[in-house]
Amino acid sequence: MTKKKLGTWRIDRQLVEQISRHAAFGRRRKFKKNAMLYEQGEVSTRFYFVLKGLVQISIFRADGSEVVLELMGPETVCGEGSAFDGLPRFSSAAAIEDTEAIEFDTSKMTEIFRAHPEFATSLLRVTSLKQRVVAIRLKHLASREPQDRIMELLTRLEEMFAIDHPKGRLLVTHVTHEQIATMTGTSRVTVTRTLQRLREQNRIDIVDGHILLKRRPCAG
Amino acid sequence: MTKKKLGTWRIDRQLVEQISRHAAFGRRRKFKKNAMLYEQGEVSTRFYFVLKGLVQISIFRADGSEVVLELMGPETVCGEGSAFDGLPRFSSAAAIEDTEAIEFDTSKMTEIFRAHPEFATSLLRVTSLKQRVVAIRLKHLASREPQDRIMELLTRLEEMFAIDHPKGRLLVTHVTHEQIATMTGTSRVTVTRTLQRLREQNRIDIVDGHILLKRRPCAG
DNA sequence: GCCATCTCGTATAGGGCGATACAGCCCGGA
DNA sequence: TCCGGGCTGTATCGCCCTATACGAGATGGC
Repeated sequence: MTKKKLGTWRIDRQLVEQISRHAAFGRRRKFKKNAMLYEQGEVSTRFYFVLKGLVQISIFRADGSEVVLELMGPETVCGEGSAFDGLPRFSSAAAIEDTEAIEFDTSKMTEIFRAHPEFATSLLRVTSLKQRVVAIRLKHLASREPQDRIMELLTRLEEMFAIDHPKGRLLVTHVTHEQIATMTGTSRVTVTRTLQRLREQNRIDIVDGHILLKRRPCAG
Repeated sequence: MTKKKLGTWRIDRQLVEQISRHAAFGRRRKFKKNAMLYEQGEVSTRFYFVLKGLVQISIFRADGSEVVLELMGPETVCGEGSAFDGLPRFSSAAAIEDTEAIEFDTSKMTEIFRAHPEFATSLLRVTSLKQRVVAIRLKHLASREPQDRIMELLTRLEEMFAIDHPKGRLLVTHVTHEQIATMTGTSRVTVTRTLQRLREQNRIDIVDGHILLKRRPCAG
């Protein structure tokens, strides 16, 4: 089975089209694998609409440890936060595959909004969706229980990249326990143990090395 | 010393003025103490600019437990997330004091943006600032250590509501250990112990019942 | 002044997580 | 075919957090 790398994000088709329609206000750029789109700490008015590739958004802590916030795939927007509020970037964005994106600049945005107010509405929808996803993550990360944190990640991955399966939904992404650990702030051993426990609770299963989220009893 | 209740949020003066200038596009509303501005799950296109009072934003988990996201005081915006993306509210907002706010409706917003594109830019700045604050909270909540979680909250409160003091910065807000516990996802006992430990580490002090964040050695 | 309530400090017991270590497994390369 | 590296499953141990309980001090209403 393929081990395709996928993002942790997606926005709906209609919104993608609305943004694509205004692509002329930005310029197309290419980033080689491992190149940085932007780095934590710098001040910039630029943001990106990813067309192709994969971008890892992470925050580095004072002690050097890295928290991976998201993996942004095609048809997602990143960097708009610091581009609009004018403060230093709070996260870094690295292309972990060869990537193409449209680069927008907020400095002339107000004038563009005058002629294209629907573009402003679209961007507000994007930032609002991000707010929602992050808030929901907060809800789960507020719990110290590894099980909550891990299930949150799995559910998020399911919404993005799962296919139907007779017993539930199968994650087509391949994630190692190590990766789950760094994304949930727990240890690798705990991830292994927790997945084991979830299997005993009949909430997940492992099929062909991939995680299967079983249909919950309440949902049928 | 007064035990004034204050929010966990503030936006800069310039941005406040820009939003106030467009107050005519909304309508003034009053909420009694304990009234709800909006409730988790409902679909609505309304959002609020708080003028007076205090609003508690929280998410309720499936098991009924509550995660307090923020306390929004005067001159803050809330509810714009779900108002713009059109999906059900992911959080509830309750007035915990008698509150006055301007209620905006996003349904006619695009037309307003055409004549007032700077209003769109202002709103984008607000949502961007929120994204920043939440992302930074995520960075700390990703850690399971209570000390990280609690220091994050204190630092956030400091930025918002601290005054200078010969030994560092004094929080004028009064927060109980219980409140810190629910906002950081730990237990009340752990908060007490952790604050004790921070005092031993000479990072904080208690002055007159208020928390004093000591100047870090690296900063002078 | 008196009592109810809230908050803070502290103690105990129990459990689960982190660190560490090691064995089995799969897979790719020589 | 053999070897090496990455991933997963376990085991042990120590530590710290949670739940629970109780007392002291502050606060506020009557």
